[in-house]
Amino acid sequence: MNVKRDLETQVLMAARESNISSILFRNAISRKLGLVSTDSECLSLLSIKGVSTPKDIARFTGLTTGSTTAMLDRLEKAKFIKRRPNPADRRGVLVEINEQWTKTVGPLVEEIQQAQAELIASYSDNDLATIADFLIRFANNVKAYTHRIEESLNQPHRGIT
Amino acid sequence: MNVKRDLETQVLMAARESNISSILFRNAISRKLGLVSTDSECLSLLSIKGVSTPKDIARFTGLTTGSTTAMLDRLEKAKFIKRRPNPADRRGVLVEINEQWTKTVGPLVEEIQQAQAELIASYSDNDLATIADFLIRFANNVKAYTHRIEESLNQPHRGIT
DNA sequence: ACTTGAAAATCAAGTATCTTTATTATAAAG
DNA sequence: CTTTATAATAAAGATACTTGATTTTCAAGT
Repeated sequence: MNVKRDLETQVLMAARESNISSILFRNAISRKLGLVSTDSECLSLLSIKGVSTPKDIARFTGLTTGSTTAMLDRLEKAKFIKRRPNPADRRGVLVEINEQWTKTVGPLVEEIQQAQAELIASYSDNDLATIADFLIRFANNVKAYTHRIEESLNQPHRGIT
Repeated sequence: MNVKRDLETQVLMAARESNISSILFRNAISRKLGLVSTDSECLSLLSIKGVSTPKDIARFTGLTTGSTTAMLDRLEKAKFIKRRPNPADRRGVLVEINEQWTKTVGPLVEEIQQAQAELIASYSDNDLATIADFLIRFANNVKAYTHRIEESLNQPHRGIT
């Protein structure tokens, strides 16, 4: 029973470590490219989703819509993203990654992507299924509780400044 | 062979999803407490390491030492951290979490921590060992490549502004 | 001991980012 | 066809960040 609890603690710690190391990696890339952290969060989102809207980007980065506009102006000027009208809603725009971003960030991430692919390939099918299952459940928990916190955001705490 | 590649892709995607959902969670907490994202990165680090130095905090958050000083001033004024002299080096200070932070953030995270603990407890010992192993290796890869990028930070790209 | 060069934290000035509030245009509902 | 809500933007003000200089201390070398 103690062995079991040790294992549980190890998984918790490992999940934290993994999370922290991802933050450090993102920060390193950001400094390298002269981006602020919200910039790279935005670009991460777009890299995965392909296309998004300023509204969703604002939610993801935690920015107000005002600063999201400013951020998208920056990134568009740097040719990292493109804005185009949303055919389904003339109020809105769609934001997508521009080729320039791939060319810029590619050399910085291709090695680690290769390394992670090799790491994953070294596991058995059974193990991979277990790992994927765990990660998805873990993420789903996080999403559920994020939603709760956002819902309770109407009587906000005061800022610290 | 195709099944295997599907599984590999699933793990990659799941890892990304997990990472993204953690960012969203952190941003939600930050907005709730009126913190900027570097503040909560700093507090995360301190929650895990217990005690740290402004130098290490600067590296972790990607801030300059100058803005780290300002950030620590903010957090100290809010009673979320404490500074105390470093007995081993009179130039430096040690930074640690203050009780006030635990009391403030505790209610916001205890439910999800409970949920994650239950999720983890639902796996067999074998599975837990596999998951921990994977997460640690994954994180170690990220750390290694973060280090490389930081090393190459001497001929930096130009900022985008 | 005494210099020298480096390291840790801080400070002050300037710049950039973020929030707030208001505005424009469009959508959806009554 | 008014009313209310939503999406994005703009401008002004507040906040956070960077840069460069300063202070104190450390670690070697002489």
